[in-house]
Amino acid sequence: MTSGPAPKKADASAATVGDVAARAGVSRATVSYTFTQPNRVSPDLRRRVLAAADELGYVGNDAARRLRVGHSLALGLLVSNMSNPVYAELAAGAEAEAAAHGRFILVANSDESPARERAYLNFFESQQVSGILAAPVGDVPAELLGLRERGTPFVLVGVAPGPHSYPAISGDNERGGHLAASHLLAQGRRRLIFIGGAHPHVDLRLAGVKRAVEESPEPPALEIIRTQVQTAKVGEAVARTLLRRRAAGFPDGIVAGNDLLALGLLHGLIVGGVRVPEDLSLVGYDDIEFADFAIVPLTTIRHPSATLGASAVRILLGLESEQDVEGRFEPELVVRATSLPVAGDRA
Amino acid sequence: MTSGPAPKKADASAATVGDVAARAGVSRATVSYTFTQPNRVSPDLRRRVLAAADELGYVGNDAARRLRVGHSLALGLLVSNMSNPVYAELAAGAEAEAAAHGRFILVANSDESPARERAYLNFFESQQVSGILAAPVGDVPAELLGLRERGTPFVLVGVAPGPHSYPAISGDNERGGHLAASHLLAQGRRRLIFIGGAHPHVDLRLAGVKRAVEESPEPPALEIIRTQVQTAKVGEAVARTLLRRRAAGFPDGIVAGNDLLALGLLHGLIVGGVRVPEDLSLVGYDDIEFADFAIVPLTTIRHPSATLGASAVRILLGLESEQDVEGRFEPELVVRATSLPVAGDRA
DNA sequence: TCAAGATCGTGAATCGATTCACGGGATTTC
DNA sequence: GAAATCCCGTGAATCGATTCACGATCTTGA
Repeated sequence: MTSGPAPKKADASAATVGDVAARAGVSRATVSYTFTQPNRVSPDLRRRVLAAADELGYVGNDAARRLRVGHSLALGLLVSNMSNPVYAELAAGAEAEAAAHGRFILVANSDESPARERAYLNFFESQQVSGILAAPVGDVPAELLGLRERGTPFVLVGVAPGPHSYPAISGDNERGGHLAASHLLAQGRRRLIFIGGAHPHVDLRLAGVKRAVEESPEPPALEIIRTQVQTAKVGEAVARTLLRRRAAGFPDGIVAGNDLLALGLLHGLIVGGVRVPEDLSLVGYDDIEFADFAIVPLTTIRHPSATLGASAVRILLGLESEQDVEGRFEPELVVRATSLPVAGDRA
Repeated sequence: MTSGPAPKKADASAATVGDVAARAGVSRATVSYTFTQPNRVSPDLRRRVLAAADELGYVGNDAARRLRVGHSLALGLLVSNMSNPVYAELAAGAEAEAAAHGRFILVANSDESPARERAYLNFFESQQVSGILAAPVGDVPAELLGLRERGTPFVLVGVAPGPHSYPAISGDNERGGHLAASHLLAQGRRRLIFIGGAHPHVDLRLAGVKRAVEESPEPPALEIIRTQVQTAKVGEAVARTLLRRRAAGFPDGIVAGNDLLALGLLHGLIVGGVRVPEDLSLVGYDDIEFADFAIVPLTTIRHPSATLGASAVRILLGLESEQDVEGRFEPELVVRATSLPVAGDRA
């Protein structure tokens, strides 16, 4: 389609079907059919039309198309924070899959603000996206349900199928949490802390941690520290808090709600003189690229974000069902240097 | 689609200006004016219209609006790789500024592929974006120039104003490169390597490095290693290459084209037994968030990506000119642990 | 009190692509 | 050879918001 002749435009405004029709000597309807139902027009005319379109650099006006057919070729992706590599990866996966089907992704960055989340959902509606991938901060926004009633489907990503009955795909966060805590317990760690924010999927990770603790023959201590958001900055702040109360008892194992938090935590602890993993084992979540480059390479739970994004797109496009993609996102423990058995304490 | 001709419920499909007009007891024109030129309608009617719109959950059809006015409220952002925190930050900055003016950002991820770059520019055209922020991989694509001829302005971001005469904003990459190399030279490093990809802004960083070397009273050795892309993975590969030829001479100072590359490099070198910064000083570029959390915290050049994105948006919206934002993006040396003076070699 | 001007609501035209309904012409069937 | 069928191009209606041009009502000042 990208042939050599540079399209030169006579006038400054974009070419329309009318222009192409005039140049090819056919009606506007024929031009439209050439693009939407190529078999409807004879090979001869098809060639003429395509040639004319190419010469004029015809691009088509999606607004006009949408006005008529009622929906756009774009899919909306709503994430809380693009600076989190997890979402960047999710977006990349979705985007590649969409591109493979001639679709595009509109990315909206809510910055963890429900108000902006709503604003963006309205934007998606005004854009008539044909579907939405959403990783909402908290509850499913009412706007999303409204959109569905009006015919725009959505898939929740990274939010486990819970009490709600919305289409959703996600890694098994509960199982991942269980994996993380079991790993620490198997090393002989007995004073655990879970640190994380109030996100639906983080709650599941915590649930998994709790289950591992409860299943343990001699249940260890488990403390829970809640954070509003899960960024490296917050991780460092938590580390300082922890250091301040060091005398009063210190954990020997930490599960962090995500890798960003873990990275900040790790940095703060090491600056404060804590030896990792000797004094304390740390497990993150997500396995972002930078986990491997950390000051002490981070043990974490791998989470296939890109696959998640791609699968969500396939579901929205009707290529696969929720059942088809099940079991594609199993969490996996990646052991690196922040976790090591406690010396002399092994079973 | 296959449903019968039964009349749809009022709220089953999206409300239109007509619906709002009927409910408020005014004409469609009045409804439109209430939103586009609020002063044109009397306070009384304005209230009635807004109330009716609210009750119906009126969102407006941007396709219809665009078809009429000829351009969208969205701005297009073209980046090469959203997984690079620099671009994520750029996008976040642009996005926040756009949101402050009721605008939206369409993000396109070219994945360093010129073909996808072109496809996305066509998409932007079909979306009638009112402006484009572009960080092209190589040369300015012809499509971008075509778009400008047809009335869609663009601003290049992160690409320094060079021989071309396109509107562009960027940090002073040449100066940043100079800063990085000067820092190494001031420490007594004499065998430098610059590692980086064939991007316009990276070339400028290299030019700065070269200038620092030439200005040195006793010019040190400078080797240049070219990479296709600048990712952590590539950095690790380069580290392995370097280690293999260790006997034949090893650098004592490295300037990396960006932080991702530096991080991979750092990891690869340390795994290979190189002591950083004792054996070798390393300076990255960009100051991404993770530079501070690296296995050895990374010395780097700070680059205000978010500010860059925000400023580009302001220019596209006509709020500021290229001159106004000048000098807002000065590069800055951030010294961390990967660079330290050579012991016993200081001046 | 009346002319001149300002204010503000409305009908109708418009943007560009899609698609329905129609029909001329070629082909097939009995 | 006439009728039934198919192929394929076209005119015209349509989607929903915007905006021009008009006119009705109200204000103001001499």
